[in-house]
Amino acid sequence: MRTEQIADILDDMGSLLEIKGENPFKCRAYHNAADSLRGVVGDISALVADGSLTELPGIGASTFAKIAQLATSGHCTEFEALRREVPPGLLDLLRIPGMGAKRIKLLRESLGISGVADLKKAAEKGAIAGIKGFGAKTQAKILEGLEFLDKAGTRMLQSTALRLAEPILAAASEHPDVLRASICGSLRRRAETIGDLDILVSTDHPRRVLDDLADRSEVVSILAHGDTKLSVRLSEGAQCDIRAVTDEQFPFALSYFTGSKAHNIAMRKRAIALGLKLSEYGLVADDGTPTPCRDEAEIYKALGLEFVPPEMREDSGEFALAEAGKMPELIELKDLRGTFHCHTDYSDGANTLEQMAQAAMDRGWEYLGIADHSRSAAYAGGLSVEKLHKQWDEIDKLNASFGSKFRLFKGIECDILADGSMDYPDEILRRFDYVVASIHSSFGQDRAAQTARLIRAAENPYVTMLGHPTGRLLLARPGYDVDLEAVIHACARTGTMIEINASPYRLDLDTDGTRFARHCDVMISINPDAHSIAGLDDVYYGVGVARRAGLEPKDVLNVSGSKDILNLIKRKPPTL
DNA sequence: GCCGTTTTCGGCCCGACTGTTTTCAGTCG
Repeated sequence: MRTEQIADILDDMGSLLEIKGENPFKCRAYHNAADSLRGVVGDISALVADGSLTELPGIGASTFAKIAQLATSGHCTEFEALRREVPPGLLDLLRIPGMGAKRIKLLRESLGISGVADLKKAAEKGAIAGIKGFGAKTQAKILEGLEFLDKAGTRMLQSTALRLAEPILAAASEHPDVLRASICGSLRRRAETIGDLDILVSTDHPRRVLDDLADRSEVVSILAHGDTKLSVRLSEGAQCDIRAVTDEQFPFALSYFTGSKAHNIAMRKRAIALGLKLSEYGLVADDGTPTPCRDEAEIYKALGLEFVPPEMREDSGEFALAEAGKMPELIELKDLRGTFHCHTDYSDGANTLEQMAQAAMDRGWEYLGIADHSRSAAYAGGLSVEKLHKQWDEIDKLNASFGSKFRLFKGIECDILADGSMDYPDEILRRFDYVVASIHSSFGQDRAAQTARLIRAAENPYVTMLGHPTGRLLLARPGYDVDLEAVIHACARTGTMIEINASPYRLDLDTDGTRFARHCDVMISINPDAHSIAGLDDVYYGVGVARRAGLEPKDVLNVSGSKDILNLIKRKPPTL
């Protein structure tokens, strides 16, 4: 069983125990163990085999036994017993805003509710309002929450979150009473998908600011409105939490509301170990003496740490680095000098070669790699050999006109066919400056076949890099079943690079895959998969993934300038 | 259930907001 599945089961066990009414700290321990497990890069079977998994924080002998059973046999005796005891359908109720374990327990005991369908019936009948501790408002909220879950789903793409948050942030920043304003939460950490939006402001007049923001036209409904916290629903179902603090508190609140939760807990524990208390309002010694900090960096400094960039705040190894003064100098958007996976109107892109080149120059780039679809991708206007020649001629002409200031590279997004062979013969492939190899068909092959298929592609001497290596579409489609680590090992062995496909719909490689690729010394290319001029800017999201994975400029292909880049993309060593 | 630089027992992050109470429990982040 895969690590992620095991972590999910541990989370479910913790939640089922909560609903059962177990000691909350015992329940918490299951969630802690799940979080800890998710921090492991790659396969855990070796860590299970030699027992070293118990060295992870939060995993003791008892949890280890359960993980070991799950990892080796795929089932867990205690989990199965627990599911017989507590209806697993109750777990779905946790996703309803305002519903926690205690209320679910009460609903089960008083009305025999065992899942979403029961709850809906009871709420519609008006039976919820009669239970002690519940009332008419809670019942209405439950119905509203059920409806929301039904139509909205729970998470949104980072690009959606930015689009929704930016006008609110702008309004907050421009408000005359606001001193500082920032996005916080998972959007600031640049997580792959976003649950809700968090915005923090500092002001001496919190009520006035929150009242004004609550009145904005983007706000569809108000969920909570206090003196320092406003929680609203925006269009498209997104929830936005806005908090107001004083300017002295701002850095502490910024740190706190950026999270992650695991990172915050580790920060607080660290403060406690130093005889300090860290909260969203300040850093205070036991005798009440505050340690003022003007920004987040000063908070980290006060705790004996190097500044941790928001993207790395997941309690997945950043504290060891920050403590040792070895935080990576993370790659930044401005480090990119060009990019490699871009479509034009030769296949399914919206813009011409010349327009794309001009757009790249407008962004200060020195080169742009064109990679239209190959001939098998008929649905996307894949290029026949004849059309390839036409495109190459046009690129030659454009390059001649650019002189030394800019260069278009002749590439292709070449389909990896079902058997792992390429969509053009070698005599065509060799004529490209570089080749991005991607899967666009036969998604249903089993794990072994899909893995072998990608490895064969990596072994092709003309394949420069793999494109969107898992094929996933965020919130829409899981990737195909593939042993990504085996593929990354094959890339390391053959000198094949891998792209972070930076489209906000893909982010593929993901953070864990990128971290593993770096661990294996596989060069990463941050590619927008742009189908238009605007799509070029999606490299922003790819840089986010790279930063979350701890990548420095030296780990990324397209930080190299036009002088070196051709050698890098053509240098693939002969395969073994 | 996990954990230990005063601990192998007794803690485990903590404050805001809501709805239901009549002083507070539950949820959330």
